[in-house]
Amino acid sequence: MPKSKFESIYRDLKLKIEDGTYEYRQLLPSEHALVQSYGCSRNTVRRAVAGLVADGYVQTMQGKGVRCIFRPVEQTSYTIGSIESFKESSVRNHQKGRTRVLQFVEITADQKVSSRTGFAPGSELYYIQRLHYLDGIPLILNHNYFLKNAVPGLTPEIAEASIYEYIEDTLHQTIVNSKRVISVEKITEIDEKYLRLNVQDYNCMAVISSHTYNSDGVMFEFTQSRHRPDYFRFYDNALRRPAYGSTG
Amino acid sequence: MPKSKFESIYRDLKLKIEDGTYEYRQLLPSEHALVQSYGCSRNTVRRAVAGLVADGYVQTMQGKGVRCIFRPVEQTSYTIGSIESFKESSVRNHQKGRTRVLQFVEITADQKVSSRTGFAPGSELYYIQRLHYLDGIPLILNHNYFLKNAVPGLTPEIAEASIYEYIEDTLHQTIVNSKRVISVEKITEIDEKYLRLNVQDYNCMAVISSHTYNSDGVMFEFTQSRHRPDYFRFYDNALRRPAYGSTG
DNA sequence: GCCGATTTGTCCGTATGTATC
DNA sequence: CGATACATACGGACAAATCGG
Repeated sequence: MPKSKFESIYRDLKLKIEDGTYEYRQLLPSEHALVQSYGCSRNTVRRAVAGLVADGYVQTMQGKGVRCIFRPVEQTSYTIGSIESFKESSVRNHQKGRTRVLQFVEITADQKVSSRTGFAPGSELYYIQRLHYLDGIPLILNHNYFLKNAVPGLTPEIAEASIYEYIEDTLHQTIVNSKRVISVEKITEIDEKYLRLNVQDYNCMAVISSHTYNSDGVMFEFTQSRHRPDYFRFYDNALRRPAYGSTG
Repeated sequence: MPKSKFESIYRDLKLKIEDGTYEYRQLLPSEHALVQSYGCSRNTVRRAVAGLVADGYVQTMQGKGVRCIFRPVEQTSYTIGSIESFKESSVRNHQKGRTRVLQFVEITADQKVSSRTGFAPGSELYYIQRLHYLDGIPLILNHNYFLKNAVPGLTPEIAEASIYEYIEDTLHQTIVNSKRVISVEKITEIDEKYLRLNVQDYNCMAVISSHTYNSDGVMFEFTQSRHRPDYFRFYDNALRRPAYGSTG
């Protein structure tokens, strides 16, 4: 239920690309044609298309048109090893994972925690350790730090279900953005213990560290997400000249 | 030299955020005020701001304003270990790296290469192996595959300088976007040989695999970029509700 | 090479909706 | 409630790139 017109057009076009209505390397209808068929203004069509560009679904070419560059997963899996397809298929089949809460404590940020998380010293925090399973296999070990007064009333039960659902549906807080850093780190004893990796196999983990902000502009979460390297995969689409500004 | 108005406004605002004119958590002037000071329309200001949102520099809040959430590197380096700062500083000080070409051959894609790169079997390709140094330390080992007829006249000399400069400045080809996958892979003999890593230290590499498209909609490059894990860092900003479309 | 038709890119002004204060 | 601020949408104008005749 998209409230905005441009978003419903965006979704409609996205579906048509995914189901093959527009094939790889084929041109989409011109903006003018889309304006006609959707009964909206040109700006609205252009916003929808800009979203597809950001997703790496299409590319726009001045004077030519909009070309589809989306390839279905089967055709895009060249780089994927034998194990990855297992996880991919699990996700596709909606085999949602289980979450096990290993630790749930309330702490006050000391200097060490502060410098690790970016929260000011003295901040009241929840510190949560969670293990995420997919199809019974422990894949991700999360270390969460939540600002207590931004996420009041957190419990281990909520942590086992979904903290984000709680924040958005119960607290009606809006999560805005998340600055992430991906790195590779040496495996720790905790990793070994819970992920049951043999050291001789992999001696490191894929780590995503993220700082997340809510709509009050408050950095309310720091999370370090440690992934089993053999199951880890992070997708990204980089634009040389981003659609709306941002010429990085 | 931005040709477009929104881009010059975007850059100006970005600089003001980076130099501290607008501080962390401070509100930027309202759109109306920016319209006045830049002498442009509201749409133009909004495009500039949308770029900053995508960069994770600001967040917009309906009814409230636009808040700066940018923190200078010194304050954002919590997650950064002792070694990383070394590389960061090297990059900041423009200590550009050297590139050594290990291999430069012309090949025809067989079934194996095809399934690895995504190029059609029979494609004429350049295969290039390059080692990138920073401050004398070999950090990245690249395996490049370029479509020969999209990047004609490539030489080892160009590969040692900059292939992208050649493509853009000499061939006048426009690079549009790049679909990337980040993963962690076991270290290979080649990695060990050139990056001089001790196996007992790290037995894996951070790998960025990318498919790059030009403005003809042709996937003209596949690159596997293998990074020394202890120096690898990948930054990203994820939006919960992307600025212009893209509700992924 | 030129010209005109088509297509995307930039920019403007305006109107209305919605959230905040 | 009104004032302010951002969000969505429309319509129009002109520029720039492409392509065909």
